[in-house]
Amino acid sequence: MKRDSRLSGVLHVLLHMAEQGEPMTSEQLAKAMQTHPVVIRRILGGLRDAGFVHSEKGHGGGWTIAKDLADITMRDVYDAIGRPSLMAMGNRTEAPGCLVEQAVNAALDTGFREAEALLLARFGEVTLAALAADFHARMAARSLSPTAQEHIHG
Amino acid sequence: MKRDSRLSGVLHVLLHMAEQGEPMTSEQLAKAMQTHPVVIRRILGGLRDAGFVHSEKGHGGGWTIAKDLADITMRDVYDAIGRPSLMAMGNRTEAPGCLVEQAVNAALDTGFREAEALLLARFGEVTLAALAADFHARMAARSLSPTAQEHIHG
DNA sequence: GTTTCATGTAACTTTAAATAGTGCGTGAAA
DNA sequence: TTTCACGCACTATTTAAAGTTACATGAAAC
Repeated sequence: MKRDSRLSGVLHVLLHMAEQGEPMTSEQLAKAMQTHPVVIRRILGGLRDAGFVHSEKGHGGGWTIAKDLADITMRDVYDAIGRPSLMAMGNRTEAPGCLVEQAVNAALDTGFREAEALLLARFGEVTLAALAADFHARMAARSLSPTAQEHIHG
Repeated sequence: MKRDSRLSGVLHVLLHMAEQGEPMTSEQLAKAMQTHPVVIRRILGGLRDAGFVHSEKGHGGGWTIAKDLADITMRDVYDAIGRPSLMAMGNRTEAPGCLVEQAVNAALDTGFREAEALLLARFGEVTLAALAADFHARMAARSLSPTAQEHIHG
């Protein structure tokens, strides 16, 4: 399957915005993420509607964080991008008439629901502030290391 | 993403084989699952290599279960088909140089690993015998119901 | 006010992975 | 020796994500 990387991508973008402090354009963010500006606008669209980011048109415009990083969890972000399916596997047929398949689906669904619930709970425990703190810790570790590199993207 | 239904499919096939008692050809199984015989051979190939089913060529040939249903778990079946990825979401980039992305990936991976572990543990708890029992319970329930239908596949 | 910059959005195209299908080879039973 | 059924390599189709193009809207600069 082709794995969905929108959540990973949007978290990445949000942290870069937070680091910057001032408005960043879709083009700047796209360059940082090695993707297309329209892709950025698309994935940030849901975040804007949810009130997590703000966008401004025209000169000096761009994207800014609209909330404190400590008040945004990965779960919030996941919800804002439309709750894409988390499980790579599904049932062959939904609502099958075959009783064998119903039994199989029931067993699989039970496991999938539990795993999803666990994952969402974990997402709810991690704020963007925590991610930013982790990033800063990595920065500090890298600058201390003898093989420290100057660039942030590579 | 296109969700993988091989596990669902192979479990379905195995239970039908178990119900039948005698060898079933790929064509019969394909008809029951509304798919192509080659697809059946493909998904059963791993199960044969793992020793869970046996295949016989020529007249009277076909597929049979090679172990007691109580000795095969959904986890076994999952392993036998090659442990396809369970999570629909992944990281934008593996081994990124960007420290922001490293922080994001680390947080996401932690959640994914926990969810996968839970799911696999649940799979390990469910035997094919349990699935067959569930199927028989559904059969009984249907035959008692006023809107009982004769067909098994629909 | 008009030019420039930047987002908003609706298409369309490309790409990756699952699934479906074809053809031919092999081996066993009738 | 014919028929049946699996084994396997290869190709085709399908689906959803990701990338791209095109154009409209609105705000700041001049």
